[in-house]
Amino acid sequence: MSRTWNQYIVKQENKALVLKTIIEHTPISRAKVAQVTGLNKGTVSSLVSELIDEHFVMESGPGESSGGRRPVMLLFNQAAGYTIALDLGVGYIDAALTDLNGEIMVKKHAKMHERQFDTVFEHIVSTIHTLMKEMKKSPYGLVGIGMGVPGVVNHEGEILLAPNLNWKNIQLKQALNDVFDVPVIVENEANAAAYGEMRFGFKTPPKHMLYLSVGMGIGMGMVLDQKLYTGLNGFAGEMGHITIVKDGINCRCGNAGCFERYASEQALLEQAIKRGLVTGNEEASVDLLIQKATENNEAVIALFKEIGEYIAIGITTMINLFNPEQILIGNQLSKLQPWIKEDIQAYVYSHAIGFHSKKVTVDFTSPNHLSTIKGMASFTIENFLLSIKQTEE
Amino acid sequence: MSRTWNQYIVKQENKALVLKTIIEHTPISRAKVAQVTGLNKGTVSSLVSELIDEHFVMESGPGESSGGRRPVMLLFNQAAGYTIALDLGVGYIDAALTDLNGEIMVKKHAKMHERQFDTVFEHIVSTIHTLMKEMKKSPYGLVGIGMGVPGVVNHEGEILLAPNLNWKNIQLKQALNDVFDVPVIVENEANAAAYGEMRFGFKTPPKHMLYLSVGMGIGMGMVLDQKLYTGLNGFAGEMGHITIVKDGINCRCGNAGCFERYASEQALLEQAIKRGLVTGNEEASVDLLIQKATENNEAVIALFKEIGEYIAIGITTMINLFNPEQILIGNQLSKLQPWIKEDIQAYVYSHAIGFHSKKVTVDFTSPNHLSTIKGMASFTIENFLLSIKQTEE
DNA sequence: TAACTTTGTCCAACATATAGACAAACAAAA
DNA sequence: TTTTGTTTGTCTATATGTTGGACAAAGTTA
Repeated sequence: MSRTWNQYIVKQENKALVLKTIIEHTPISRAKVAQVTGLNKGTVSSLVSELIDEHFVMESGPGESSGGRRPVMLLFNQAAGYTIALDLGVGYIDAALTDLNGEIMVKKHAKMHERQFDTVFEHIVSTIHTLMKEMKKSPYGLVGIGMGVPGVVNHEGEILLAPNLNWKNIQLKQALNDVFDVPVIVENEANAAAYGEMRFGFKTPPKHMLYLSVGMGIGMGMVLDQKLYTGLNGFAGEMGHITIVKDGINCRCGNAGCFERYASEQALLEQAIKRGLVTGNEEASVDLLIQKATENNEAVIALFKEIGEYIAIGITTMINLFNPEQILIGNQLSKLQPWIKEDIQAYVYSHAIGFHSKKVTVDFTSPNHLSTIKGMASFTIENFLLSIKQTEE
Repeated sequence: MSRTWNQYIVKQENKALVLKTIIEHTPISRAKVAQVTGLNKGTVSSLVSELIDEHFVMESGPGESSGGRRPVMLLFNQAAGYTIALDLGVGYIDAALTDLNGEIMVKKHAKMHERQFDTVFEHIVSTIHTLMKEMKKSPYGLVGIGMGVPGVVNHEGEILLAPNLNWKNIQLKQALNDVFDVPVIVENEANAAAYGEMRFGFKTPPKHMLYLSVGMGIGMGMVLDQKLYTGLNGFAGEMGHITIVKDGINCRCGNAGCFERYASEQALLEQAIKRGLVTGNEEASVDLLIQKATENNEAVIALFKEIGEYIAIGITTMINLFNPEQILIGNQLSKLQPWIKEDIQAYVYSHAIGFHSKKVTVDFTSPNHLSTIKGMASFTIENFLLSIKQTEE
């Protein structure tokens, strides 16, 4: 049975439209909402009063008059509920309690070198419990938990493979749902970051955006038409394993010449060691190399530029395939920005097909942007608002 | 002003749903439509009677009884209007008159070695006029013209670059609109073929499908969520110019190591000549080489397999990036299928990330499938039905 | 102070989907 | 044949929700 259209649906859609308008323009008057949406004033009034009853909207005293009766300003009640979003990284766990606007209320950061799933899971659960205690009384309470992970996640929230954690076939969503009775969303870290940046990183969100996560491995999050694209099973964006050098270096994936064998954090560190840029008693790390580069270590800077060129090749491929509006480079290697940004932009400019006619921007975003956290919060919030709409039908 | 929802919209949407159901299930009774859509029988009755008034639907005598009153069968009136779809190839022009179901009524094929735009355009116009004369009297007449071209087309129907025709910045849509007073759609050939195959090539259309057009150049049509994806400006799918061999053969695009320098018809012919597989008085062509391969010419077969391996690398990239349900290889080099299909499938199977968990099928489609024509017809028909809906609002 | 503006509510009019009754047309069992 | 039950499609009453306009309240401006 397909979706039919009747009065109930019309009402739910209009109500969602009104709420969306209030969220985007908060604070705003009923009259303005009617003007912006094109709905009749009366319709807006009645829908708003329902939204107030449901605690999604609040009235906040009178606003400025524009030559007539002063408007009653409406606010989105971002405190009507909370989400908990987590970013499970390699070596750390970030977590945050957010309101319904995705604004971070409380933040937690923990180093985590243990990789055994049971141990990590225990830590996750206790972190969530801690954050839950920080919630103030609210009409809807915790509306969802979102979790970004560095691995391949299917549409059922199962982690099929997380090479850098050494995890395989972990039913993470199921495990969390066994403990917490709220909707749980598990998504790939790059996908979440892509969405988070699209939603919160721009004045006007780009139509098509690609986020290249260059960490230990390389992943790509694709936001096409402002919606996350994940492919048939959820595995889209395996950018790290496209071939850019035929018959190149072998990759553990079974392929050879994979992008991430040349452009990732791992590739960077391997090369640094191989070239003797790290002395015996130093531990190879991005930060260490950056320090050396800052001290004008020519060899390190040259290595950065080499890695940068490979990244540029990947970016060019992305542009040629997707004709996006925006490309964002994130995760660890975005820290190399000062040494590679100009070169990458120059390379892309001269190598992408018909670049001049395209209006693509290539930028960097820093790891402390919390893109993944924000993206996961967005997913849970949108999922919650959608579920409200549907249960009312 | 955003889109609001009211009774008019509800009615138009439901009417569209009823029409879609009739098109997909033709012949079908009103009762069945109600059952399939979930709409009330009365609602279906009144909408159907409007559709009949508008000549989109016809009644065709009584159907088989299933133990009660015999149903009145409804047919989609595919003869309510016509479209003309063209496939502008390198060296030929295909054209067809189709009904509103996209079924081809009249077909024209013409060799065309002249590349001067004015000459080609004249030929196009006269072909369209010829086909228009074949139309029978119908309520809506010609509802649109669709044209697939081997080049980069923007959203305004302008051909920015068609290297194999040596065209640049041609306002094709505008030129056609100056002559014909119907909606004109111009689209890249691979995009059209992708859509055409998705719509007509499967029992159940795949959710995400990629069509790799391997001709003189290489283009990719992307149908994601059963909708054509063309990127910000319409330039998405420039698969021919992604780098698969770093510092490889130079390409006229300014890049080096481009996919189409290794896997296209052009690459094939160049190599054949270079290796002396074509004698002085023969003209190098795909068909000639196929003939030699059929005669068990080992060197030619080896060349085919080499080209096949490069194609496989490209396909693997596509799978890793998009996690599609279906991949289709089309255009000239699909003729190499007998020599390369198995190798490609084996390569993809062993090189694509987590292949086993993915349900992707890699197939070939022959050039005489008229995929491009059918895709362009689909575009014009859908555009027409949409415009009807909107003008009624 | 009077006249005009803006805001938000209320109410009648209208459009359209739904449920259910009903008649027509048929098949199968008695 | 007759009867019974089923399926189809139409019709009517009802419910719902939007629209447009009237109107009061609360401002501003001349």
